[in-house]
Amino acid sequence: MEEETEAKPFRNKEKSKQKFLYAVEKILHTKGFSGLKVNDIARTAGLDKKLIYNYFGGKDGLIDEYIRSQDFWSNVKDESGGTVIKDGGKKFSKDMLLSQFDYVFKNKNIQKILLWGLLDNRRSLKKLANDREENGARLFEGITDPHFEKNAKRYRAIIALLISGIYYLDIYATTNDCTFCGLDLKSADGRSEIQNAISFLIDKTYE
Amino acid sequence: MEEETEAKPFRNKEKSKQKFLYAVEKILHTKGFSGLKVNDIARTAGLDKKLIYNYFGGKDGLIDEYIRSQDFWSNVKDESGGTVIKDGGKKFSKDMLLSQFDYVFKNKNIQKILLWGLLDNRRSLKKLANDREENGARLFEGITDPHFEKNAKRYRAIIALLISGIYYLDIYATTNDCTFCGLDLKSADGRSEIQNAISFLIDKTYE
DNA sequence: TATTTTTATCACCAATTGGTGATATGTTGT
DNA sequence: ACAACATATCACCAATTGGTGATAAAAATA
Repeated sequence: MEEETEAKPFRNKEKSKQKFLYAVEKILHTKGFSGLKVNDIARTAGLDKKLIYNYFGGKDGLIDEYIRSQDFWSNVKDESGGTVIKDGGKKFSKDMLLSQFDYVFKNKNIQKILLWGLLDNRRSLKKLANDREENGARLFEGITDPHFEKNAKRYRAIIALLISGIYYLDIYATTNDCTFCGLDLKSADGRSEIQNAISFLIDKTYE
Repeated sequence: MEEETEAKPFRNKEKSKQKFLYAVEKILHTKGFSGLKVNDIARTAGLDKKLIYNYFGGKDGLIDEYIRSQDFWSNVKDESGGTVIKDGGKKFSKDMLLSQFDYVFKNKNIQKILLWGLLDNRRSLKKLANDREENGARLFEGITDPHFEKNAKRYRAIIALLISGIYYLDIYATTNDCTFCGLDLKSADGRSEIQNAISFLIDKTYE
Protein backbone atom coordinates (compact mmCIF):
# COMPACT_ATOMS: atom_id res chain seq x y z
CA MET A 1 0.00 0.00 0.00
CA GLU A 2 1.43 3.34 -1.00
CA GLU A 3 -1.10 5.64 0.64
CA GLU A 4 1.42 6.96 3.20
CA THR A 5 4.19 9.25 2.09
CA GLU A 6 6.58 6.32 2.48
CA ALA A 7 5.62 2.70 2.27
CA LYS A 8 7.10 1.23 5.42
CA PRO A 9 7.15 -2.52 5.42
CA PHE A 10 8.13 -3.94 8.76
CA ARG A 11 10.65 -6.13 6.99
CA ASN A 12 13.04 -4.06 4.98
CA LYS A 13 16.19 -5.45 3.48
CA GLU A 14 17.95 -2.12 3.08
CA LYS A 15 17.17 -1.06 6.59
CA SER A 16 18.44 -4.36 7.93
CA LYS A 17 21.67 -3.99 6.02
CA GLN A 18 22.09 -0.58 7.54
CA LYS A 19 21.53 -2.07 10.99
CA PHE A 20 24.37 -4.49 10.39
CA LEU A 21 26.67 -1.76 9.19
CA TYR A 22 25.83 0.32 12.21
CA ALA A 23 26.45 -2.67 14.46
CA VAL A 24 29.93 -3.03 13.00
CA GLU A 25 30.60 0.60 13.73
CA LYS A 26 29.31 0.34 17.27
CA ILE A 27 31.33 -2.77 18.10
CA LEU A 28 34.44 -1.34 16.49
CA HIS A 29 33.98 1.70 18.62
CA THR A 30 33.43 -0.11 21.90
CA LYS A 31 35.31 -3.39 21.72
CA GLY A 32 37.71 -2.88 18.85
CA PHE A 33 38.65 -5.34 16.13
CA SER A 34 38.66 -8.39 18.35
CA GLY A 35 35.01 -7.84 19.19
CA LEU A 36 33.87 -8.25 15.61
CA LYS A 37 32.32 -11.72 15.81
CA VAL A 38 29.34 -12.68 13.69
CA ASN A 39 27.31 -13.60 16.73
CA ASP A 40 27.99 -10.32 18.44
CA ILE A 41 27.35 -8.32 15.32
CA ALA A 42 24.00 -10.01 14.83
CA ARG A 43 23.04 -9.53 18.46
CA THR A 44 24.02 -5.87 18.32
CA ALA A 45 22.02 -5.38 15.15
CA GLY A 46 19.06 -7.16 16.70
CA LEU A 47 18.80 -9.51 13.75
CA ASP A 48 19.70 -13.06 12.92
CA LYS A 49 23.25 -13.76 11.87
CA LYS A 50 22.05 -15.76 8.93
CA LEU A 51 21.21 -12.49 7.26
CA ILE A 52 24.87 -11.50 7.34
CA TYR A 53 25.56 -14.44 5.07
CA ASN A 54 22.52 -13.75 2.91
CA TYR A 55 23.15 -10.06 2.45
CA PHE A 56 26.93 -9.71 2.58
CA GLY A 57 28.19 -13.19 1.87
CA GLY A 58 29.73 -13.42 5.32
CA LYS A 59 31.56 -11.39 7.91
CA ASP A 60 34.31 -10.30 5.56
CA GLY A 61 31.84 -9.02 3.03
CA LEU A 62 30.06 -7.03 5.71
CA ILE A 63 33.28 -5.52 6.97
CA ASP A 64 34.38 -4.67 3.45
CA GLU A 65 31.11 -2.89 2.87
CA TYR A 66 31.47 -1.03 6.14
CA ILE A 67 34.92 0.19 5.18
CA ARG A 68 33.70 1.22 1.77
CA SER A 69 30.84 3.12 3.37
CA GLN A 70 33.30 5.42 5.12
CA ASP A 71 34.47 7.94 2.61
CA PHE A 72 37.54 9.17 4.29
CA TRP A 73 38.54 11.78 1.81
CA SER A 74 35.31 13.67 1.62
CA ASN A 75 36.69 16.20 4.09
CA VAL A 76 39.85 16.95 2.22
CA LYS A 77 38.45 17.45 -1.25
CA ASP A 78 39.56 20.69 -2.78
CA GLU A 79 37.70 23.67 -1.39
CA SER A 80 39.60 26.05 -3.57
CA GLY A 81 36.60 26.13 -5.89
CA GLY A 82 38.32 27.40 -8.94
CA THR A 83 40.61 29.80 -7.13
CA VAL A 84 43.94 29.79 -8.89
CA ILE A 85 46.71 28.60 -6.62
CA LYS A 86 49.79 30.70 -6.98
CA ASP A 87 51.76 29.95 -3.80
CA GLY A 88 52.87 26.54 -4.98
CA GLY A 89 50.26 24.88 -2.82
CA LYS A 90 51.74 26.12 0.43
CA LYS A 91 48.49 27.23 1.99
CA PHE A 92 46.64 24.24 0.64
CA SER A 93 49.18 21.79 2.05
CA LYS A 94 49.22 23.44 5.41
CA ASP A 95 45.45 23.60 5.68
CA MET A 96 45.15 20.03 4.58
CA LEU A 97 47.62 18.73 7.15
CA LEU A 98 46.15 20.76 9.98
CA SER A 99 42.62 19.73 9.17
CA GLN A 100 43.66 16.09 8.95
CA PHE A 101 45.32 16.38 12.33
CA ASP A 102 42.06 17.59 13.78
CA TYR A 103 39.74 15.35 11.80
CA VAL A 104 41.51 12.07 12.54
CA PHE A 105 41.77 12.93 16.21
CA LYS A 106 38.04 13.42 16.48
CA ASN A 107 36.96 10.60 14.19
CA LYS A 108 37.64 7.36 15.99
CA ASN A 109 36.19 5.27 13.19
CA ILE A 110 38.77 6.58 10.81
CA GLN A 111 41.46 5.75 13.31
CA LYS A 112 40.30 2.16 13.38
CA ILE A 113 40.29 1.96 9.62
CA LEU A 114 43.74 3.48 9.38
CA LEU A 115 44.97 0.91 11.86
CA TRP A 116 43.36 -1.76 9.76
CA GLY A 117 45.44 -0.60 6.87
CA LEU A 118 48.53 -1.38 8.91
CA LEU A 119 47.32 -4.74 10.17
CA ASP A 120 45.50 -6.33 7.35
CA ASN A 121 45.62 -6.32 3.62
CA ARG A 122 42.01 -6.69 2.56
CA ARG A 123 40.74 -5.52 -0.76
CA SER A 124 38.47 -2.82 0.59
CA LEU A 125 41.45 -1.24 2.33
CA LYS A 126 43.42 -1.17 -0.87
CA LYS A 127 40.62 0.75 -2.46
CA LEU A 128 40.88 3.27 0.36
CA ALA A 129 44.62 3.54 -0.14
CA ASN A 130 44.10 4.07 -3.83
CA ASP A 131 41.65 6.83 -3.09
CA ARG A 132 44.28 8.55 -0.99
CA GLU A 133 46.85 8.20 -3.72
CA GLU A 134 44.53 9.51 -6.40
CA ASN A 135 43.52 12.37 -4.19
CA GLY A 136 47.12 13.20 -3.51
CA ALA A 137 48.08 12.89 -7.14
CA ARG A 138 45.89 15.86 -7.92
CA LEU A 139 47.76 18.01 -5.44
CA PHE A 140 51.20 16.78 -6.39
CA GLU A 141 51.01 16.57 -10.14
CA GLY A 142 48.89 19.65 -10.55
CA ILE A 143 50.49 22.01 -8.10
CA THR A 144 53.56 21.08 -6.10
CA ASP A 145 55.49 19.04 -8.66
CA PRO A 146 55.64 22.01 -11.07
CA HIS A 147 56.54 24.32 -8.19
CA PHE A 148 59.36 22.28 -6.71
CA GLU A 149 60.62 20.92 -10.03
CA LYS A 150 63.81 19.00 -9.20
CA ASN A 151 62.85 18.66 -5.55
CA ALA A 152 59.33 17.49 -6.29
CA LYS A 153 59.97 14.05 -4.88
CA ARG A 154 61.47 15.43 -1.72
CA TYR A 155 58.33 17.44 -1.17
CA ARG A 156 56.25 14.31 -1.59
CA ALA A 157 58.43 12.58 0.98
CA ILE A 158 57.96 15.43 3.42
CA ILE A 159 54.20 15.29 3.06
CA ALA A 160 54.33 11.53 3.45
CA LEU A 161 56.23 11.90 6.71
CA LEU A 162 53.92 14.55 8.05
CA ILE A 163 50.69 12.84 7.06
CA SER A 164 51.73 9.54 8.56
CA GLY A 165 53.15 11.25 11.61
CA ILE A 166 49.80 12.95 12.08
CA TYR A 167 47.97 9.65 11.80
CA TYR A 168 50.24 7.91 14.23
CA LEU A 169 50.14 10.64 16.83
CA ASP A 170 46.37 10.95 16.66
CA ILE A 171 45.87 7.22 17.10
CA TYR A 172 48.51 7.08 19.79
CA ALA A 173 46.84 9.89 21.68
CA THR A 174 43.55 8.01 21.65
CA THR A 175 44.79 4.69 22.95
CA ASN A 176 47.53 5.88 25.30
CA ASP A 177 47.65 8.13 28.30
CA CYS A 178 51.38 8.45 28.03
CA THR A 179 53.12 11.44 26.56
CA PHE A 180 55.04 11.35 23.30
CA CYS A 181 58.38 13.15 23.30
CA GLY A 182 57.23 14.82 26.46
CA LEU A 183 54.13 16.26 24.83
CA ASP A 184 50.64 15.51 26.07
CA LEU A 185 48.88 14.86 22.80
CA LYS A 186 45.46 14.98 24.40
CA SER A 187 45.80 18.45 25.81
CA ALA A 188 45.10 21.59 23.84
CA ASP A 189 48.59 22.70 24.70
CA GLY A 190 50.33 19.63 23.32
CA ARG A 191 48.21 19.64 20.21
CA SER A 192 48.87 23.26 19.42
CA GLU A 193 52.56 22.49 19.73
CA ILE A 194 52.19 19.87 17.00
CA GLN A 195 50.23 22.32 14.90
CA ASN A 196 53.00 24.87 15.23
CA ALA A 197 55.53 22.29 14.16
CA ILE A 198 53.51 21.33 11.08
CA SER A 199 53.13 24.96 10.12
CA PHE A 200 56.79 25.64 10.77
CA LEU A 201 57.99 22.71 8.69
CA ILE A 202 55.82 23.61 5.73
CA ASP A 203 57.02 27.19 5.88
CA LYS A 204 60.62 26.06 5.94
CA THR A 205 60.02 23.69 3.07
CA TYR A 206 58.76 26.51 0.88
CA GLU A 207 61.59 28.85 1.75
CA MET B 1 74.57 -37.81 34.66
CA GLU B 2 76.95 -34.87 34.82
CA GLU B 3 79.75 -36.30 32.79
CA GLU B 4 79.21 -33.70 30.04
CA THR B 5 80.47 -30.16 30.50
CA GLU B 6 76.93 -28.97 31.29
CA ALA B 7 74.32 -30.96 33.10
CA LYS B 8 71.41 -30.96 30.69
CA PRO B 9 68.20 -32.15 32.21
CA PHE B 10 65.73 -33.13 29.59
CA ARG B 11 63.12 -31.16 31.49
CA ASN B 12 64.22 -27.59 31.90
CA LYS B 13 61.89 -24.86 33.03
CA GLU B 14 63.93 -21.98 31.69
CA LYS B 15 64.35 -23.62 28.34
CA SER B 16 60.64 -24.31 28.15
CA LYS B 17 59.83 -20.72 28.93
CA GLN B 18 62.14 -19.68 26.13
CA LYS B 19 60.34 -22.05 23.80
CA PHE B 20 57.05 -20.35 24.59
CA LEU B 21 58.51 -16.91 24.05
CA TYR B 22 59.95 -18.00 20.76
CA ALA B 23 56.61 -19.51 19.78
CA VAL B 24 54.96 -16.16 20.39
CA GLU B 25 57.50 -14.50 18.16
CA LYS B 26 57.07 -17.06 15.43
CA ILE B 27 53.28 -16.87 15.40
CA LEU B 28 53.34 -13.10 15.55
CA HIS B 29 55.62 -13.16 12.56
CA THR B 30 53.60 -15.59 10.49
CA LYS B 31 49.95 -15.18 11.49
CA GLY B 32 49.90 -11.85 13.27
CA PHE B 33 48.02 -10.96 16.41
CA SER B 34 44.93 -12.96 15.62
CA GLY B 35 46.97 -16.15 15.54
CA LEU B 36 48.02 -15.86 19.15
CA LYS B 37 45.81 -18.54 20.69
CA VAL B 38 46.98 -20.58 23.67
CA ASN B 39 46.48 -23.83 21.82
CA ASP B 40 48.50 -22.67 18.84
CA ILE B 41 51.23 -21.23 20.99
CA ALA B 42 51.57 -24.49 22.89
CA ARG B 43 51.58 -26.53 19.70
CA THR B 44 54.21 -24.27 18.17
CA ALA B 45 56.35 -24.51 21.28
CA GLY B 46 55.93 -28.28 21.28
CA LEU B 47 54.78 -28.23 24.88
CA ASP B 48 51.56 -28.49 26.79
CA LYS B 49 49.47 -25.38 27.15
CA LYS B 50 49.08 -26.00 30.85
CA LEU B 51 52.64 -24.80 31.24
CA ILE B 52 51.65 -21.40 29.93
CA TYR B 53 49.40 -21.03 32.93
CA ASN B 54 51.96 -22.49 35.30
CA TYR B 55 54.86 -20.38 34.12
CA PHE B 56 53.28 -17.14 32.97
CA GLY B 57 49.92 -17.11 34.66
CA GLY B 58 48.14 -17.24 31.33
CA LYS B 59 48.33 -15.96 27.78
CA ASP B 60 48.46 -12.32 28.80
CA GLY B 61 51.35 -12.93 31.12
CA LEU B 62 53.24 -14.71 28.40
CA ILE B 63 52.65 -11.94 25.92
CA ASP B 64 53.65 -9.32 28.46
CA GLU B 65 56.88 -11.16 29.06
CA TYR B 66 57.49 -11.41 25.33
CA ILE B 67 57.06 -7.70 24.91
CA ARG B 68 59.33 -7.01 27.83
CA SER B 69 61.95 -9.31 26.33
CA GLN B 70 62.28 -7.04 23.31
CA ASP B 71 64.41 -4.14 24.32
CA PHE B 72 63.56 -1.74 21.63
CA TRP B 73 65.84 1.06 22.61
CA SER B 74 69.07 -0.86 22.77
CA ASN B 75 69.92 0.33 19.29
CA VAL B 76 69.43 3.99 19.93
CA LYS B 77 71.38 4.35 23.13
CA ASP B 78 73.91 7.11 22.98
CA GLU B 79 76.99 6.18 21.02
CA SER B 80 78.58 9.53 21.61
CA GLY B 81 80.64 7.91 24.35
CA GLY B 82 81.58 11.05 26.18
CA THR B 83 82.08 13.18 23.10
CA VAL B 84 80.83 16.64 23.91
CA ILE B 85 77.93 17.62 21.70
CA LYS B 86 78.25 21.16 20.47
CA ASP B 87 75.91 21.30 17.46
CA GLY B 88 72.79 21.37 19.62
CA GLY B 89 72.18 17.69 18.94
CA LYS B 90 71.71 18.16 15.21
CA LYS B 91 73.88 15.27 14.15
CA PHE B 92 72.59 13.09 16.95
CA SER B 93 68.96 13.72 16.05
CA LYS B 94 69.53 13.10 12.39
CA ASP B 95 71.46 9.90 12.98
CA MET B 96 68.86 8.68 15.41
CA LEU B 97 65.97 9.28 13.04
CA LEU B 98 67.72 7.73 10.07
CA SER B 99 68.79 4.69 12.03
CA GLN B 100 65.26 4.25 13.38
CA PHE B 101 63.90 4.44 9.87
CA ASP B 102 66.18 1.62 8.88
CA TYR B 103 65.90 -0.43 12.05
CA VAL B 104 62.11 -0.49 12.25
CA PHE B 105 61.83 -1.37 8.58
CA LYS B 106 64.02 -4.40 9.03
CA ASN B 107 62.73 -5.50 12.42
CA LYS B 108 59.24 -6.86 11.90
CA ASN B 109 58.86 -7.81 15.55
CA ILE B 110 59.25 -4.22 16.56
CA GLN B 111 56.64 -3.25 14.00
CA LYS B 112 54.17 -5.62 15.61
CA ILE B 113 54.91 -4.25 19.04
CA LEU B 114 54.55 -0.68 17.85
CA LEU B 115 51.20 -1.61 16.35
CA TRP B 116 50.25 -3.16 19.62
CA GLY B 117 50.87 0.16 21.26
CA LEU B 118 48.21 1.65 19.01
CA LEU B 119 45.70 -1.14 19.47
CA ASP B 120 45.93 -2.17 23.05
CA ASN B 121 46.77 -0.62 26.33
CA ARG B 122 48.49 -3.38 28.26
CA ARG B 123 50.87 -2.71 31.08
CA SER B 124 53.93 -4.08 29.35
CA LEU B 125 53.37 -1.66 26.49
CA LYS B 126 53.23 1.25 28.86
CA LYS B 127 56.59 0.24 30.21
CA LEU B 128 57.91 0.34 26.65
CA ALA B 129 56.42 3.77 26.11
CA ASN B 130 57.98 4.96 29.33
CA ASP B 131 61.33 3.69 28.17
CA ARG B 132 60.98 5.74 25.03
CA GLU B 133 60.05 8.80 26.99
CA GLU B 134 62.93 8.41 29.41
CA ASN B 135 65.31 7.81 26.58
CA GLY B 136 64.06 10.88 24.80
CA ALA B 137 64.19 12.96 27.93
CA ARG B 138 67.94 12.56 28.01
CA LEU B 139 68.25 14.00 24.51
CA PHE B 140 65.73 16.76 25.01
CA GLU B 141 66.54 17.98 28.48
CA GLY B 142 70.27 17.56 28.16
CA ILE B 143 70.88 18.86 24.69
CA THR B 144 68.11 20.27 22.54
CA ASP B 145 66.06 22.12 25.17
CA PRO B 146 69.03 24.31 26.12
CA HIS B 147 69.85 24.84 22.46
CA PHE B 148 66.40 25.85 21.28
CA GLU B 149 65.42 27.65 24.45
CA LYS B 150 62.06 29.26 23.72
CA ASN B 151 61.38 26.93 20.82
CA ALA B 152 62.30 23.81 22.76
CA LYS B 153 58.78 22.48 22.69
CA ARG B 154 58.46 23.04 18.99
CA TYR B 155 61.55 20.97 18.45
CA ARG B 156 60.06 18.18 20.50
CA ALA B 157 56.92 18.36 18.39
CA ILE B 158 58.98 18.13 15.22
CA ILE B 159 60.80 15.06 16.48
CA ALA B 160 57.48 13.55 17.56
CA LEU B 161 56.09 14.04 14.06
CA LEU B 162 59.15 12.60 12.38
CA ILE B 163 59.52 9.61 14.68
CA SER B 164 55.89 8.65 14.38
CA GLY B 165 55.93 9.31 10.66
CA ILE B 166 58.87 6.97 10.36
CA TYR B 167 57.07 4.28 12.33
CA TYR B 168 53.92 4.58 10.30
CA LEU B 169 55.65 4.54 6.95
CA ASP B 170 57.80 1.55 7.87
CA ILE B 171 54.82 -0.46 9.04
CA TYR B 172 52.78 0.65 6.06
CA ALA B 173 55.51 -0.40 3.69
CA THR B 174 55.56 -3.86 5.22
CA THR B 175 51.85 -4.62 5.03
CA ASN B 176 50.96 -2.77 1.84
CA ASP B 177 52.08 -2.97 -1.72
CA CYS B 178 50.56 0.37 -2.48
CA THR B 179 52.57 3.56 -2.74
CA PHE B 180 52.32 6.42 -0.26
CA CYS B 181 52.20 9.89 -1.71
CA GLY B 182 53.41 8.34 -4.92
CA LEU B 183 56.52 6.94 -3.29
CA ASP B 184 57.33 3.24 -3.30
CA LEU B 185 58.42 2.78 0.29
CA LYS B 186 59.82 -0.65 -0.39
CA SER B 187 62.24 0.42 -3.08
CA ALA B 188 65.68 1.80 -2.37
CA ASP B 189 64.68 4.81 -4.38
CA GLY B 190 61.59 5.62 -2.38
CA ARG B 191 63.36 5.05 0.90
CA SER B 192 66.25 7.32 0.06
CA GLU B 193 63.73 9.98 -0.78
CA ILE B 194 62.36 9.74 2.74
CA GLN B 195 65.88 9.84 4.13
CA ASN B 196 66.55 13.01 2.20
CA ALA B 197 63.40 14.55 3.55
CA ILE B 198 64.32 13.69 7.14
CA SER B 199 67.77 15.14 6.69
CA PHE B 200 66.38 18.21 4.99
CA LEU B 201 63.84 18.91 7.70
CA ILE B 202 66.36 18.57 10.50
CA ASP B 203 68.73 20.90 8.69
CA LYS B 204 65.99 23.46 8.24
CA THR B 205 64.98 23.14 11.86
CA TYR B 206 68.49 24.03 13.01
CA GLU B 207 68.84 26.97 10.67
C1' DT C 1 -8.87 -14.84 -1.86
C1' DA C 2 -4.83 -17.90 -2.86
C1' DT C 3 0.03 -18.03 -4.44
C1' DT C 4 4.59 -16.78 -4.71
C1' DT C 5 8.60 -14.26 -3.17
C1' DT C 6 11.06 -11.89 0.11
C1' DT C 7 12.55 -11.33 4.74
C1' DA C 8 13.72 -13.15 9.08
C1' DT C 9 14.06 -16.76 12.81
C1' DC C 10 15.23 -21.00 14.82
C1' DA C 11 17.51 -25.17 16.01
C1' DC C 12 21.40 -27.34 15.34
C1' DC C 13 26.23 -28.51 13.80
C1' DA C 14 31.46 -29.25 14.01
C1' DA C 15 35.48 -26.92 15.28
C1' DT C 16 37.87 -24.05 18.26
C1' DT C 17 38.36 -21.27 22.21
C1' DG C 18 40.43 -20.68 27.15
C1' DG C 19 41.05 -23.22 31.19
C1' DT C 20 41.83 -27.07 34.91
C1' DG C 21 42.35 -31.36 37.91
C1' DA C 22 44.38 -35.72 37.87
C1' DT C 23 48.23 -38.12 36.54
C1' DA C 24 52.58 -39.47 34.66
C1' DT C 25 57.50 -38.91 34.13
C1' DG C 26 61.90 -37.14 34.91
C1' DT C 27 65.32 -35.08 38.44
C1' DT C 28 67.37 -34.46 42.75
C1' DG C 29 68.69 -35.51 47.31
C1' DT C 30 69.01 -39.00 51.12
C1' DA D 1 67.25 -48.20 46.87
C1' DC D 2 63.79 -44.66 48.34
C1' DA D 3 61.05 -40.50 48.84
C1' DA D 4 60.27 -35.66 47.53
C1' DC D 5 59.98 -32.50 44.16
C1' DA D 6 59.87 -30.27 39.69
C1' DT D 7 58.43 -30.77 35.09
C1' DA D 8 55.32 -32.05 31.64
C1' DT D 9 51.23 -34.61 29.64
C1' DC D 10 46.61 -35.97 29.27
C1' DA D 11 41.71 -36.11 29.25
C1' DC D 12 38.14 -33.42 29.78
C1' DC D 13 35.19 -29.19 30.49
C1' DA D 14 31.96 -25.18 29.34
C1' DA D 15 31.63 -21.44 26.34
C1' DT D 16 32.15 -19.51 22.03
C1' DT D 17 33.32 -19.60 17.30
C1' DG D 18 31.63 -19.57 12.19
C1' DG D 19 28.23 -21.62 9.44
C1' DT D 20 23.71 -23.88 7.43
C1' DG D 21 19.16 -26.22 6.32
C1' DA D 22 14.47 -26.18 7.56
C1' DT D 23 10.86 -23.24 8.61
C1' DA D 24 8.04 -19.37 9.90
C1' DA D 25 6.15 -14.89 8.98
C1' DA D 26 5.40 -10.92 6.31
C1' DA D 27 4.79 -8.64 1.74
C1' DA D 28 3.93 -8.50 -3.00
C1' DT D 29 1.44 -10.38 -6.79
C1' DA D 30 -2.18 -12.54 -8.94
